[in-house]
Amino acid sequence: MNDTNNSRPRGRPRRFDPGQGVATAQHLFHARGYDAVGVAEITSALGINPPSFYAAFGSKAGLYARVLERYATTDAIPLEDLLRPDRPLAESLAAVLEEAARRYVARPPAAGCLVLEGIGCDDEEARRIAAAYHRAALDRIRHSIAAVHPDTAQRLTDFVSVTMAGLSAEARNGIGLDRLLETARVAGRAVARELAAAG
Amino acid sequence: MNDTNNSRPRGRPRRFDPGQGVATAQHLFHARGYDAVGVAEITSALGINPPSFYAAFGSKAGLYARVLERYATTDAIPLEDLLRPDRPLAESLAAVLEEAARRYVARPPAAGCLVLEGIGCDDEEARRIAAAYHRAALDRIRHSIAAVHPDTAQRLTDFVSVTMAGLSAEARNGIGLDRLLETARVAGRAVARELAAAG
DNA sequence: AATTATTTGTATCGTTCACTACAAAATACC
DNA sequence: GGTATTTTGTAGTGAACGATACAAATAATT
Repeated sequence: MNDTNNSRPRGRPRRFDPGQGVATAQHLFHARGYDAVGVAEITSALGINPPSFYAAFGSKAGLYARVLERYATTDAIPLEDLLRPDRPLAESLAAVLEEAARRYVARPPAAGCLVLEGIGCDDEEARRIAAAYHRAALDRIRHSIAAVHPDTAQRLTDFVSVTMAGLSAEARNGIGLDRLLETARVAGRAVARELAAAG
Repeated sequence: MNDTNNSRPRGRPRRFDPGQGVATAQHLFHARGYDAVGVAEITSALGINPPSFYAAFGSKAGLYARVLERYATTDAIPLEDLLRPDRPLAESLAAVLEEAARRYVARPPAAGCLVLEGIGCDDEEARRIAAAYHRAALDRIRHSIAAVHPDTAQRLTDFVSVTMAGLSAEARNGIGLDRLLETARVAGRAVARELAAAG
């Protein structure tokens, strides 16, 4: 086991907190996207020099992996809480869509979903990392639907996925919470109707 | 008036067709995005050197403007044809969404909507150009809805806009025509139901 | 033939990109 | 005190970016 050791390590002590660096980088990446934020801007924001950056995070994509890890546990949509098995499915999915609308504009200028926007960036490694989180989230949604309506799980998951991707894009286009929420509710009613029609 | 003159201009003749260059650049931009395609790659694809490129198009963004102009008349969704005033609105909007699904995967690897993807790129000038086409398209859709249901025009336009943005993103994620079409139809039914509910 | 106008190819420009070589600094261990 | 270990700051790497300076080339005009 890792000894939760209070004794300091051997060499020269760090002058910055990598965890805080991940948080700062999260805001930068979320506000402007992976490609648009350079290492120079990050090191400047953290008050460190490039060697400290690479010693701590390995690479820009390595930092991005830690940023997404943090994002998944702090700002991403809490699917486990919203998709309870005892809850009516239509209600759960509507809650997911509304929560997306809220979170995508909750912390301006960090609009949209960090994962969904990361999928489309121009760096291959960053795309792979983001795509893994995307796949996991869709699997989670599809699993919840399939438990009740296995035959329409794929179709409804695709619709929810498209809606969330669209909400993220529109949030980044500056659309406000009220209009995003209206759209999420239209989509939520659509899900309910499809579920009812599927019997 | 411009004389449609057959006589050649004064200086050294061009060795390439700018119109063909716009077409080639359209495929490159559509397949990989504005940011990911460099001027060097374009000039290489056209078999020309940078000075010829800049003499013909002014700048990378200038070429992009001509690309979008071409795209709007050749590959974009023909809103004027689909949103006929004599057609039932629900049918028109469903047709727009289905047509989006089809076109967004019609010419791989040029997936998604060139305009919608351009809006999110990292170049300010290119974003502005793409956003103008986006605004025009949404105005056109909103106008058609408002003619019949002025009070729900904004809400439905937002829903259609989110759906199209999501379809474009998912098309770029590799989702195939069948699943995009299913999603488009779910969204189309949602539009019909909202229109019916609005009386 | 001389002049004017335009495009061409060659060879860059300066900037920004992610990333690193290297030695001094700062700590714990012996 | 001396050594080992780690991080630091300085100063850069090579590559890619969008965009150009410049003169030779090629045409119409005079």
